[in-house]
Amino acid sequence: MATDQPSSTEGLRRLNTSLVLRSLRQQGPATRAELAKRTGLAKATVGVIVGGLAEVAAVDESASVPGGPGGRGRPGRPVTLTGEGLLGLGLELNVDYVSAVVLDLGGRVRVSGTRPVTGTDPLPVLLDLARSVVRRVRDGRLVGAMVAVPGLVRGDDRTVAWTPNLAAPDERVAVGIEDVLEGRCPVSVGNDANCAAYAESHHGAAVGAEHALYLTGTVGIGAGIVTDGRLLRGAAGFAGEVGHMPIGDSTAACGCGRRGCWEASIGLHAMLAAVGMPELDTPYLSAQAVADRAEHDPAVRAALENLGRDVGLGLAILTNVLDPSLVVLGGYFVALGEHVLGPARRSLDERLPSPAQGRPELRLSTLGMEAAALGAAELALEGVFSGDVPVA
Amino acid sequence: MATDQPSSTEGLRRLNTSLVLRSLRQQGPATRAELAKRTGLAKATVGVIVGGLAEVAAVDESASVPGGPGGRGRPGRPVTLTGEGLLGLGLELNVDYVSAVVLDLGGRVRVSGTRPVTGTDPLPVLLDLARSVVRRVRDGRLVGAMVAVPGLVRGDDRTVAWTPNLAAPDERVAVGIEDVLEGRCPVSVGNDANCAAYAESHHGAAVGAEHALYLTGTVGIGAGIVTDGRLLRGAAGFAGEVGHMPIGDSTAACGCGRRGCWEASIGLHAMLAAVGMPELDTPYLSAQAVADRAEHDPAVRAALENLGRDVGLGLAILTNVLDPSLVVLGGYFVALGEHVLGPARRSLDERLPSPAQGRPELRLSTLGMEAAALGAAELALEGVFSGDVPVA
DNA sequence: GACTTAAGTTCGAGACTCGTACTTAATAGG
DNA sequence: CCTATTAAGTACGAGTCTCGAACTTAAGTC
Repeated sequence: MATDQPSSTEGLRRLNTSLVLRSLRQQGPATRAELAKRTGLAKATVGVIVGGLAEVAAVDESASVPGGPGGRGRPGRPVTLTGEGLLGLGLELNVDYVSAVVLDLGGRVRVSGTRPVTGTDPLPVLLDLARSVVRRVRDGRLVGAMVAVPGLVRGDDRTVAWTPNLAAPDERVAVGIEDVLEGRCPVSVGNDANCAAYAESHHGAAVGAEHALYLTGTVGIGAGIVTDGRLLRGAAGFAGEVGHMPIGDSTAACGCGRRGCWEASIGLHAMLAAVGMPELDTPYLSAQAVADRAEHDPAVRAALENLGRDVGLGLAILTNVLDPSLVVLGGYFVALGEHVLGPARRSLDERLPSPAQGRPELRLSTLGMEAAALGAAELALEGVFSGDVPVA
Repeated sequence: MATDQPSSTEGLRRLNTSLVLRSLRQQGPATRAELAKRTGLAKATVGVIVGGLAEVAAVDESASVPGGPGGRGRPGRPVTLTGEGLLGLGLELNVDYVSAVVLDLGGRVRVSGTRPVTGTDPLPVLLDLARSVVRRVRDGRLVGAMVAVPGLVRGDDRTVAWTPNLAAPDERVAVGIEDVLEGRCPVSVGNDANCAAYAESHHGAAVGAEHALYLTGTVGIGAGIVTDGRLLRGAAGFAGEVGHMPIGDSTAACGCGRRGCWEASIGLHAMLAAVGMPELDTPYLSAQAVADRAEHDPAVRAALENLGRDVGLGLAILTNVLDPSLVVLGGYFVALGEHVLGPARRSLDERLPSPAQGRPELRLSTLGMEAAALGAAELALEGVFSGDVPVA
């Protein structure tokens, strides 16, 4: 909960309600008595809180289950977090596609959709998609909306400071979505890598990791950093912009005009140049073709080995700084799979700061195109789980 | 406040009390009416809270000041955070010295002391210093104690996982201090760079910066990272171990057995080797001699220029990842001053990720040897300001 | 000296949590 | 089949907290 504002007894209730909600999400359904034990709250309090949650259709009460654990005594009625009544809208604005996801508090995707964008300005397409998606959610209250954008977003969670490949400056995106939603809920804007990282830590390969690092690779390289279960934002909201760190081949020319950027070693274009293959429609398709070729072509395998080493080198630096327990690779790296994971693990092992520190686990992303939109939706719901947004 | 435990109405009071305390610390003394406006609490509530704080000698009420701002009306009696009744003990265990600082809630150092250690095991010296320091604080309640250690400390804030130059494994340090304090308050252990970073952000060059990076240089290189006003710890508590990141001269041999570690480019020994000067009693003295020589010797200046560039290169990487608004250089860098700051600023400028991001400000540490102990003391008091520790 | 203004306090209403006592719904055993 | 036992859930009263309104207090102003 925001700690820099006054709390009344209602704030107290919000805080304890969020405690119950988090317990239901992280540890699964439970009876009131179990919830009381898990949260430390009194049985009576839990009863009242669950009652309130049931009223807004956030939880569901199944029938009692006789013959449960223990057997004797009155059986409890398990409370499940269905979250049907509380919804978060997540959107992604990208160069070649837009996505939308409506997520309920229980973590189920209620509606989702993706549309390709070719040539034209993607923002109108996103607005149209948002309109149609919102229309399809009749029941339930929208508690928040968030738009993931490939670029730098200021600390106000609203103003876009810089998008290399997208004309969506300032508050245009936020205002556009606010317009579509007609004030039904607050709208914020976030970096796409951050959103995807949040998605991984709640629905993907990093579930349960409080300290995770997400690295995405397309033409550019971006990272999303989760520490203590929260996104690391930085002073201006620009943390995780790792693409132009001087890592890897110090002579490689980068699109930014400098040399030695990590992106110039492990970005999509660098990878394709190294294996001598053309760029296809999407980064993933391009990488898949490379992976196919690698099966028979030792030269391609050697090039990917080099790539993986440079990935590992950068991850070693990030690991030294951030000490994550888990690193998730997304973007085109997913298609290359073990071709890049193996060498990355090895070069990472060589560069751990001390014998005491174990290597963070390396995994591939399991979420597809809609990762960023999914994470944005989860972030839109975050206020409920943190106790900042009243549930009723 | 810890958000994963139940809150009763007393917890609510703790939370609002901490809100008042933080307002007094950050925005200075104020009347009850002003405090009510600043915190958003009701006048009546502030009155009760201030009363409680006065009872434990945390705040002081000056006489009313007639003719204040506005002039008309009953003048308010300003409440000042003196914090005399609530104390934090900070200790530093190092290879060649130990320090102790007793800090009150108002941020004043009440007692402090440093003792050199030569050859022998420093832990007994620290315990003895702690004993004598604690004896000198008769009035006031010790709310916490923290020991800064040059090494890796686990996430439990207690177990030392690895100290390269110090035989103080496991829980020996914590148990020793607990013994001295006879259970008067909880004891925790922390990394020295983290503690120093916290000291800078509360008493030194980084006051007011919510996102700051502290880089210390002696024989080893370590960083302390403050994001959102909190220390970044990482999964195992090892975040900020930046000394062995592959940065700078990739051929330089490091004490760890590898090549290319940042430490091998900008650690004390690398610096001394580059200028061809001997190591003196302390890192600071060694560096001061180098700085003196640089005044007349262009070759030394050129070597320091190189050093500064490598410092900036690493800071660029850290800036890309963390986006701090401020970087503080500590350790031996302080003695070199502008010799290293200038080139560091320039190489940092060349490596910012995007035109939108400004360069973080670079400053020298203003705290001396006792930085780590001071930060440890501040951390020992943190629970009061966060509302986790009851004030009464 | 009466009036105005603003700080600080008092007091009752309302919200919340908690422990205890009570009710309810199951199993175990005779 | 009936009673005892066990545990879940609820009702209720006590205690704590915040809040707004009314009140008191201490200054300046006319």
